Amino acid sequence: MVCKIEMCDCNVIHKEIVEAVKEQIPEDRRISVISEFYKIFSDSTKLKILWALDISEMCVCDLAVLVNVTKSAISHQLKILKEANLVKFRKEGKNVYYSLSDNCVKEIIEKGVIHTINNM
Amino acid sequence: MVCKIEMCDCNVIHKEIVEAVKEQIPEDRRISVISEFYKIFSDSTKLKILWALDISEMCVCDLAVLVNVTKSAISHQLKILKEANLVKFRKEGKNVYYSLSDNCVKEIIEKGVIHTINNM
DNA sequence: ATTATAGTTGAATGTGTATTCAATTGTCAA
DNA sequence: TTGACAATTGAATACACATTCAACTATAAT
Repeated sequence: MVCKIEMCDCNVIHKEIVEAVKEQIPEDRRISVISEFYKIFSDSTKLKILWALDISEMCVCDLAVLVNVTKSAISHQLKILKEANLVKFRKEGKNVYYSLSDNCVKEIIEKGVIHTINNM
Repeated sequence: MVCKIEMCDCNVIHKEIVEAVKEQIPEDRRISVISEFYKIFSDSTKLKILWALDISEMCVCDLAVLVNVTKSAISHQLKILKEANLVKFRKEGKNVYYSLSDNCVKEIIEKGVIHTINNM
């Protein structure tokens, strides 16, 4: 029997299994949210920034030197980390000091444990 | 004092902190390996494949219908998952049935726990 | 006020990669 | 042996995104 679903170039070999899996698998929206979350940690620069902040609060300039990219690059990445609520910051004079937003982030960095995955 | 490190457009604000972090932060190689690992889960298609296999063994055609992409696309992604040792397969006639390689992968998919991160 | 520096932002660029298409292999059935 | 179909593979394409550059804001010091 030929596949009924568009965009597909094949037959359904095991209709029952596909249907069963379709019912149990998380909805697309949730899978998207989770993959987006993993995406943040899939970039060396972001991961290095997070790991650095796990050790110490740092300003943009410090991070730029540490990671060896421009301040601009760091700033762009910090923006993404901010939007994901992974880092927080405080301003002091001309400097902006960044740090991890909470201990959940520490757990992810140090142990690879994403507790919040059940709420995504 | 101007930054001594190439590629950097800024001064070192807190030399002591940068030096201390540099000592404690994992080496670049390890950060690369970890980010590469996260990268696999940062793609909706791969994540959906893994989640499907967490529910049931499936062949390429089944997965193509489920995810709604070509068999070719699934096959390409399965190759990456194979190389990462996340899935295994068995051949039966014309079909190739894929499944998760072990329970560690189940833990990652279901609970977001990457036990192996300490060995990376 | 003026200068210097920290940080942010938007545009442009280059790279990486997911997907599709077309061609190929391998297996089964007629 | 021929036809049908599952799966793989490589090339081409399109898109996403990390980085840089340049321009700008803001703060501090002289």
